[in-house]
Amino acid sequence: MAVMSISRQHPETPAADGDPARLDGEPLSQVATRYLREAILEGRLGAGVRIRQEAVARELGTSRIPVREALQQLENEGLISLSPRIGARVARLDFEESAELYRIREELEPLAIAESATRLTDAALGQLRELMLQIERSDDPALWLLLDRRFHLASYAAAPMPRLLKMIEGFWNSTQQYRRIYYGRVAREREDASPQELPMTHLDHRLLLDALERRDAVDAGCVLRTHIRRTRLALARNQELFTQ
Amino acid sequence: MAVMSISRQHPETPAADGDPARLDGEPLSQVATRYLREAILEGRLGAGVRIRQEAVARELGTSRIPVREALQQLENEGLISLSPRIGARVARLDFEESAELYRIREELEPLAIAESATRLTDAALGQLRELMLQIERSDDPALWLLLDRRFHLASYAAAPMPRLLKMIEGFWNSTQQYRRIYYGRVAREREDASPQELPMTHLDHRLLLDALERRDAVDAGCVLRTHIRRTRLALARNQELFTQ
DNA sequence: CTCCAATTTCTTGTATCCAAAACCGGCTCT
DNA sequence: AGAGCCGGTTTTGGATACAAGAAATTGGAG
Repeated sequence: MAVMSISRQHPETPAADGDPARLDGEPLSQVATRYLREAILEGRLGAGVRIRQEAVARELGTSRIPVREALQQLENEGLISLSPRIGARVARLDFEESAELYRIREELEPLAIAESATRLTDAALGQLRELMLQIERSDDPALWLLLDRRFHLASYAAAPMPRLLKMIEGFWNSTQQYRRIYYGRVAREREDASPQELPMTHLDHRLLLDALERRDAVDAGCVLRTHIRRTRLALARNQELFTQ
Repeated sequence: MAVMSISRQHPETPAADGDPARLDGEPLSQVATRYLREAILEGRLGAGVRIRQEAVARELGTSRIPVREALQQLENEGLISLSPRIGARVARLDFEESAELYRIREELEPLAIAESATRLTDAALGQLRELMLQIERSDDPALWLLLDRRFHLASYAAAPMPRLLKMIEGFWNSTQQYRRIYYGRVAREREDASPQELPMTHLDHRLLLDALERRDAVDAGCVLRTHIRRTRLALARNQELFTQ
């Protein structure tokens, strides 16, 4: 209790912390949201971990109010699960929920890429190609994860459907932790056991980029749908990822 | 300012208000969320209307804190738009945003009904048929709106995809105000001008129910996709709904 | 009369404080 | 010995208080 007094931090606290980038007059709740979201996406907060309001507030040097709003925001994004009077935990997807997300993505991402395909600038296509090559070269699973995400999201970015793009980003965020685990394992096994998983993905990327460079919306949609479905089925073959 | 002291309500306030159903230990923020959501869906709060935290708090006899959480929740649902330091307004969709929602629905609702079609019980089918007949008989646009919504959501309900169903309900909520305006006008014009709009919808419903009774997932999906697309195109022909 | 600006008012964002529910430990009773 | 109960502790939900930013209004100048 006496410790409480330590937490008394005044608003102007410019305290040397590199935590979040707090720009101009941005509400602290948004700072807290970004802070927690990044912690979850980077895996610093693993699935199921409890998040205490006061602990986060202390880390950020704020009161619990902005933290509470951040938690609610993240619950809406599907990154944490929040039970009244119990508390917040990093969301843990079971296999069915995960499969459902992939099934939804299978419908929405082809739409996004189809709408994007005809609108991508040559510059954007160049960046996509560059990203694809980097992905093929990368062998660090964390880097791979980051680049793959960037590649796909960039391929949708020209679609004039902001709400759709937000939803898709949310899906990627929700499943990020599992992709991390999965590709971490794939990378570990690559030398000996399953050498076809990643190359298959690389092939899909090439087909996708080819369709995009031809501005072929239909083809891009089909390739992407297959790509996502393949991933979903791979997930089904690795259900033990969820049983932990 | 002196008035402020009046608003001083203690937590136990059993004040006689029928506002929201506040059950057991439910957080007030959820009560506030339901309260505002209903107000918006029923049209008591029209598009663009500003929502003041303190006003809502006073109506509910709470502080602003639960109201703020409700506002954030409703923003995630797309029912209000919330700008930092400015305030909250009931969301106003322009034509493009609305078309985007319909385009997304065109992908997701066929999925939902396909997954639902093979799982609907005979009892559920009976209720659907009853709903359909009520819809055809109803001439009050408000009732029509309610029943149509119930019919479609009920047709998806058997799909084992809770997240998808929540998203779909959110889309219906987001566009509810515009449907209200649109069908209100259609009803007014029915006697003289455009007598084909509603019967077309009734026909779609019959085709849909037929497919469902045959448990034909593919057919149901196709019919539904066409139904939604038709609605989207009707929307495009009535863009002036948004220019107000 | 209109337009700009300074002040006033209002509203939001956040800190602090309080009550009550959930958790945790030991204790008792069977 | 194990299960249930009871008190202290922790943690959340909510209220109130206050500071800072936006909006509104009034006063003045052109």
